[in-house]
Amino acid sequence: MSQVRVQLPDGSIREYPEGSTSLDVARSISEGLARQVVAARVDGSLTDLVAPLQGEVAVELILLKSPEGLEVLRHSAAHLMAHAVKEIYGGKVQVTIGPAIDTGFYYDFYAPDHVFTPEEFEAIEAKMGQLASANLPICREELSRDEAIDLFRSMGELYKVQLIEDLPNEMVSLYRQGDFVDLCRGPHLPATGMIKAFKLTSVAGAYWRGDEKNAMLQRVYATAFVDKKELRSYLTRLEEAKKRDHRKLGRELDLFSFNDEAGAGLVIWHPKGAMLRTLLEDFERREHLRRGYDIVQGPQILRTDLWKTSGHYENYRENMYFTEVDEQSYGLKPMNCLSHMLIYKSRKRSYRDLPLRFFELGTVHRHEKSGVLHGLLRVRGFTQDDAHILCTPEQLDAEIKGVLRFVQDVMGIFGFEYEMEISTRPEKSIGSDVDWESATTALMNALKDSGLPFEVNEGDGAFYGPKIDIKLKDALDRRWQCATIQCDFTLPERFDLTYVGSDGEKHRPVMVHRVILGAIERFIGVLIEHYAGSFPLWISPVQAVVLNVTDNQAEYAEGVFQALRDAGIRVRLDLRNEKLGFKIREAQMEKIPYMLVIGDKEMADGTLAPRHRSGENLEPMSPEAFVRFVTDECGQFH
RNA sequence: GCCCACAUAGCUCAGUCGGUAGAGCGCAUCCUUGGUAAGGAUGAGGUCACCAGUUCAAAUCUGGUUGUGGGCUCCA
Repeated sequence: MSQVRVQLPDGSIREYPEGSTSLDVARSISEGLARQVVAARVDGSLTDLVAPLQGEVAVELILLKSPEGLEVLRHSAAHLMAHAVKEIYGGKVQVTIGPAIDTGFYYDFYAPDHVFTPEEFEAIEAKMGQLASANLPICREELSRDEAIDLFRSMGELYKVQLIEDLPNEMVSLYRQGDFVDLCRGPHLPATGMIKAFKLTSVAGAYWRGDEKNAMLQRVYATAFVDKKELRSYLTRLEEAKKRDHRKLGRELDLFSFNDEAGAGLVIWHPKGAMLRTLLEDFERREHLRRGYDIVQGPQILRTDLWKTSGHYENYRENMYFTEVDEQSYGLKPMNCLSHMLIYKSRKRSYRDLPLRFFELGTVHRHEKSGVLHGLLRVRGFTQDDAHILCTPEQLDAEIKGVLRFVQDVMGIFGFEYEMEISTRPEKSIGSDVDWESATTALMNALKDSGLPFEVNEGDGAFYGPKIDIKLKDALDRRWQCATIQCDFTLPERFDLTYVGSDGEKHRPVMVHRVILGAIERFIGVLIEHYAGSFPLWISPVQAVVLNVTDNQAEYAEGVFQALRDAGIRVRLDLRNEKLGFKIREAQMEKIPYMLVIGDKEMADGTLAPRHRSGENLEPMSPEAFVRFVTDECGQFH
């Protein structure tokens, strides 16, 4: 009788009778193990536990608790949700796709005659619960394409038919649980009973196949965990994260606001927010000057003809604001490059002048689609820490490495973790193969040199050149692009930028477009969430507040306040007729780093008693000593 | 731009069946001079986002506009 030879991850080899499954393998090791496995990786690919093994195979059991196990669980939970929805609404809805995602799963339904609302979540969850406790076996079936198409067509599931029609395979797999059957690659849990903790979270629109020309489907988001405890802890974490939301903190800390009458996506900076911005901008200017950049500045509007030269009018007009004065059309700048091109062209350049690094804290306006606006993270008017580097092709490599180091330095200062991606040549693009090749190589080399992991997005570059994007996460783990390094072959060409080489001939410079923080607005949004509003001392809009215990010390406290302010500390004075505890509470809620308490004792000693927002009390010290203390804590960034 | 939901006092939110509004916090005034996260009293705040419509009557129902939230598409 033939046998199946199974190699386990530890290298051991076991033999099983023909027709054995991964579940049998698990059982042969221990019953406890068998209860925890959800799928198996057979010769490298994920399969169901109950799939028969053949010949000689490597088997790795996937535990429910592993990341892949959770993915299988969520994928099966997506089927369970679709099953429940079909049970409740029947022919009114068609199923489409339902994958697992980082935070759970979703399922897209086509239901032109029904609108899903959060009110019916409970009913769907209840039905899911019923189907789960029925512990229906989840069975895989294989059908030929034609059979599968006939099957789904007979069920009225036309989206599934479309999916199959676009599959290259001869055979497709289906998963059946009770009366519900879904086209799916798998793998899935052996039975619905393993799905114990799930919750529907939201509904949203989503285009079929992610294309806005297609029908709008209804996407129901949900999440699932191995048990109720983990689900609860996830929901609690979510609540906690919402407290860090920069929109909430922005209001509570009185940093910025938006105003209906002013217009959507336009930030209004209040004193403390504007101070925070200013501190970041000062920091940026210092860091750029240190690295050999020149600070430049261009106008907010430039004649429309120039936007035609640059190609923006052709490719970016939809996003631009225009205005007409004296029969002359102007475009409000959506990018800063134009002035920088003009500065380059303002005189003849030699290879000895290069590289030129033009830096501008440039405020730009872009008419973003109304639906994408999001607090500070996606706005219509914002300031970029923008620079354009113009260099010879030979210098490109070193310049990109310099920028990447710059990014790493700055992210390190703020303690950000980040993800990096490189995007290569898209189908629709301009420029020669040689240019793309060398620029992509330069970016790739810089990334490799940095020693940090990165992902490659094939074909996702800009039409004018390849790029590196650096993404930061917000409180809810959504990723936002901040820094970006882009090579550009278009503009030097369009503006006919040249330099005289050592050979006396004209050459075309290479251009790198880059931002470090990205947009100050977005960066501050992420920064607020990163620090939960408790900014480090050097960028705290208010670093300290002087609090008197009674009116008795008012005059002395005012003197201390003046002395600190003269020394450059961002300090406030609170002489209100309130109890100390009350004033401390307010300062605490404002997340002011230091509260400087002044009572009779301090007045007598000529000191102040600092209390950190952490609750820690420092030894009383003189105002001069406190100034030194603050300067010291701010380190190089005061 | 598209889908769904939402918009009531400065903030967070109640407001039942259509009968022109409430709370807590904050704010103001007074009392209180109190040493590390809320002392007390009194009071003032609202064209219920805006514009139409239905109705004897609209915060409430309908339509539109603006804005917000969650997504999709796009992007710093």
